[in-house]
Amino acid sequence: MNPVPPNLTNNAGAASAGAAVSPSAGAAASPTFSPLYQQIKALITQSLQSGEWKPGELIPSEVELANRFKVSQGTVRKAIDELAAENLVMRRQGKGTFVSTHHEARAHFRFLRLMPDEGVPHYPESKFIEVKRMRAPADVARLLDLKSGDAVIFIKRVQSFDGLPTIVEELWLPGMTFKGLTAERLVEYKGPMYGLFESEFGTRMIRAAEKIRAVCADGANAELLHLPAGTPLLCSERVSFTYGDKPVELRRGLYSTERHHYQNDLN
Amino acid sequence: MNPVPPNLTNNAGAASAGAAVSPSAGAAASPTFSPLYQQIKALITQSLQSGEWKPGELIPSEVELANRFKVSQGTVRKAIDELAAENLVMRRQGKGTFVSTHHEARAHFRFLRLMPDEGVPHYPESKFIEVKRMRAPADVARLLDLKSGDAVIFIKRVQSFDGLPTIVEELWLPGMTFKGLTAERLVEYKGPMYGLFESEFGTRMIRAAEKIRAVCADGANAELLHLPAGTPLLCSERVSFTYGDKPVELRRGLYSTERHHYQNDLN
DNA sequence: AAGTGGTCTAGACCACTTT
DNA sequence: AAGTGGTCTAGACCACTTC
Repeated sequence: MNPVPPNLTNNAGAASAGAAVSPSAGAAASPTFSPLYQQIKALITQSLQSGEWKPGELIPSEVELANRFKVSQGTVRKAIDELAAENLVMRRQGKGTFVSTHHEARAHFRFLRLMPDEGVPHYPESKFIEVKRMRAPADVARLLDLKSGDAVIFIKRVQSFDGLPTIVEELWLPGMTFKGLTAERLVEYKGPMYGLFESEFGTRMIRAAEKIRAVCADGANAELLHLPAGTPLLCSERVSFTYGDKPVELRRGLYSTERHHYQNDLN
Repeated sequence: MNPVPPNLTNNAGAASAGAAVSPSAGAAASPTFSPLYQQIKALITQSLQSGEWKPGELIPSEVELANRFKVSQGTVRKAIDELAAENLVMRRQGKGTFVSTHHEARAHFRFLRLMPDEGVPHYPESKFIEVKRMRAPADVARLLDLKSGDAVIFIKRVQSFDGLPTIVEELWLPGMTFKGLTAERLVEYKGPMYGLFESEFGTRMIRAAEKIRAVCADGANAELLHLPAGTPLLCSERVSFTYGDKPVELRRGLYSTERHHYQNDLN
């Protein structure tokens, strides 16, 4: 009955033979067929990725999006439901739907799983040991989907809880994505690095894959952590991804588990 | 218009002043108010917990459940959607909705996060070192929500991948819940222990909380893992829960990360 | 052909927030 | 009072599976 959606294909109720496929003359390859709400979800994700709606901001209401895309509110709702489940947006009754941001206490412990054995969790302080530009070694390039020798930014820092050094980690970031990132900017910035990345470089981390091993502290790292050489440490290698499953950070960390533990919930 | 649901309260559309609260004479305390689909979800969960529908079995169709509870199919659907998201049931288009089970390759790696550095993951072989009844030490009792001195079953085993011993772990199980569990039964059973628990004892693990540290292997454990004493190991403490967030297993494991790593995805 | 879950719509009322 | 997300209903058609 309604004017057919612009570039979308409906796969249910009212419409059926009406819109469907129709590989219009010379058009691009067929959209591989997917539910309407997935197509809507993809469109919304594009707007998030492009920065049309920035972290912390309000996105258009369900009714407005439904009108814009010429679908029912229920279809928009299902798309947003999934985005909320993936932590890309946050719904607040009566107010609207907001783009998620790392500038929130709530988000801080989504990627930091090291918890104090006693007391309430809080965010550590950073001390930067080294910040420099370099060419990506082969292993780093592979994990960041770069070519060996591409420019990367290297960061080494120590993080402390209550003044006790607990984490020493090294980071590699694609030079292209984080052009202009300086040691000064890192030092003066308060709060999680992901907040800085999202605000200053328009790159939001949405997912990470972590591999954990046990190692013994070598002399240099033991000194940084104020521990005897040989102390057992958690060794984490983490690759973080932004929209489109694009890897944009490699982080290798050593965690002291003298007063902390790595917490994980299996659901 | 319809006969008001039996013990449920509707919080939307058609009904409103009709059914609502009405603290009928002398009835139990008010149900604290929650959405209809959450009430349906709770009822379905009860049936799962009580064993009315057993793991692997088909549950009634959405239409049948809607008729039974006198609600719309959409409301049942939303309840089941959440149960599926929590891995309590599995939906299969055209066939129906099934109770989840640990007797599936798919479920095996939900709780076992130790992955080979190279090659495809597969399930380890178990060698049981010790199985006995004992009284719960204070720390075990606390984690399992028992009283100190309550009967527990203690299990110690070594797990090997490709013949290489990789995991040594100790388990404590509430004696009441696992009455009749014997070493013989454990040894002859092939497949994940959680499959045995679910089939023979009607206790299904649905969630677990894990804490991980790094330690150095002591003499005894090093020998069991065929490693030199002092080798760094991952040390995991895991409490598993069944329906109603009731803790029913404590597991303390040491993982060799010579050829494996603990894998975790942060979403 | 019948039954199941999956998608989509249209419309209603509710709880919450802001104006 | 108006707007937003949250809940609920009723009905339609689709894709898949089984009979």
